[in-house]
Amino acid sequence: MGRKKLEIKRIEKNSSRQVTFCKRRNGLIEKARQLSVLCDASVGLLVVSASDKLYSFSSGDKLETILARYGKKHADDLKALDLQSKALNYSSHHELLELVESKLVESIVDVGVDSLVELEDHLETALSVTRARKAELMLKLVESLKEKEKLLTEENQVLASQIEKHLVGAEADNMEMSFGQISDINLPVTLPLLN
Amino acid sequence: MGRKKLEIKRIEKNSSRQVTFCKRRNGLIEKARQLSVLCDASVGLLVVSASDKLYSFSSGDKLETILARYGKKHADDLKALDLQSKALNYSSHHELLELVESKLVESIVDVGVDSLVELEDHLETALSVTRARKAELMLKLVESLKEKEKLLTEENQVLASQIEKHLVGAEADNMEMSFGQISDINLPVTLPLLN
DNA sequence: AACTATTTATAAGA
DNA sequence: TTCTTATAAATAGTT
Repeated sequence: MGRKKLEIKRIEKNSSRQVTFCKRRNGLIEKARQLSVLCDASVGLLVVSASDKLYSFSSGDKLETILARYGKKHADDLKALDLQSKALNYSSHHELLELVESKLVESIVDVGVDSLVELEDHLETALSVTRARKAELMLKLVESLKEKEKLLTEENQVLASQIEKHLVGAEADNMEMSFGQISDINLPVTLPLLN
Repeated sequence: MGRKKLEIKRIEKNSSRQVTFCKRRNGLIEKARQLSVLCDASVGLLVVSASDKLYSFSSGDKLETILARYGKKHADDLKALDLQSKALNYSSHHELLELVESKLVESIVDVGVDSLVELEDHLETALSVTRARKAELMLKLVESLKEKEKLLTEENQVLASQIEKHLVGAEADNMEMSFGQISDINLPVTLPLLN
């Protein structure tokens, strides 16, 4: 909108950037207000200019209420999931991280103690979930790795034992072994593995 | 903008309200993004739908800038961690998590905005580091797993080929194979593996 | 999800 | 800044 199409990248000219900031900030706040009214939504908006001036919009106390409820609900969900449970999945993890980010933004607007206590809960949950998730992934991968190792090692032992039986049978029949591969057959049961 | 001018008041029709919410929410988030990019501003936006779904935008990288302006003592700690550095190791990760935890406790005592901004940055760093660390661990484990698989599979093939050579040699000498293990020798080169 | 007639936002200029 | 105005963008209603 405007006389020319404007590329979305930092406006270099200082005065233009300032004018555009003023116009678009007002526009953004107005749009936020409209959205909250038209669609009965809670909207919180924070804008900090390059010169550190703060502008904000909030659709009233509803935001706090709904976010608190939203946060509580998800915190409970997470507890229900139980960190020790195998049901912990990425999407819940991801949702929590987004929630925590949201709570951080909210906390700048509303610096009440209650809000901070709640925030702390979320952060602690986020950290626990993250750690648990990491540990879980590591365990699963290690388990899978060990399982595959075990199977392959078993297979190797079966193959090695077949070769041994074959050789013993041949020797019992007094066979001459002139293939020249005997030494090759004397492989260690398992090759050295990387760790 | 649209076929008709829309009064700014709650849209009564349920479906229309939902559609408008979706459209305008996307528009608002895009506008927020544009403002942050065009004018080098920090923008945080939170939208909660009437049905309690949360949507948000945050111009992440700008928080660092604000932090620097606020001249925080922990800014140096964070810079030292340096997310973009390849030197990211577990101990720094662990230290960061502890730092975040200590900041959490501190935040209850000291409820200033500065402290929260700092906390936000710490947490974001922690989350990024955690994600990066998780990805890193997964990659390493998968690589190690694949390497081990490869070695064991190669070993199996060597063993299987030894058996084959052995059998061919015996048949060439017109040997009677009465060990009763021949069928056992006809193992697949690789056993089925778990995934 | 697309489309498109309109309204709205806004870039540049004064 | 603020106003104006040409033009770009968003979107309301429709399909």
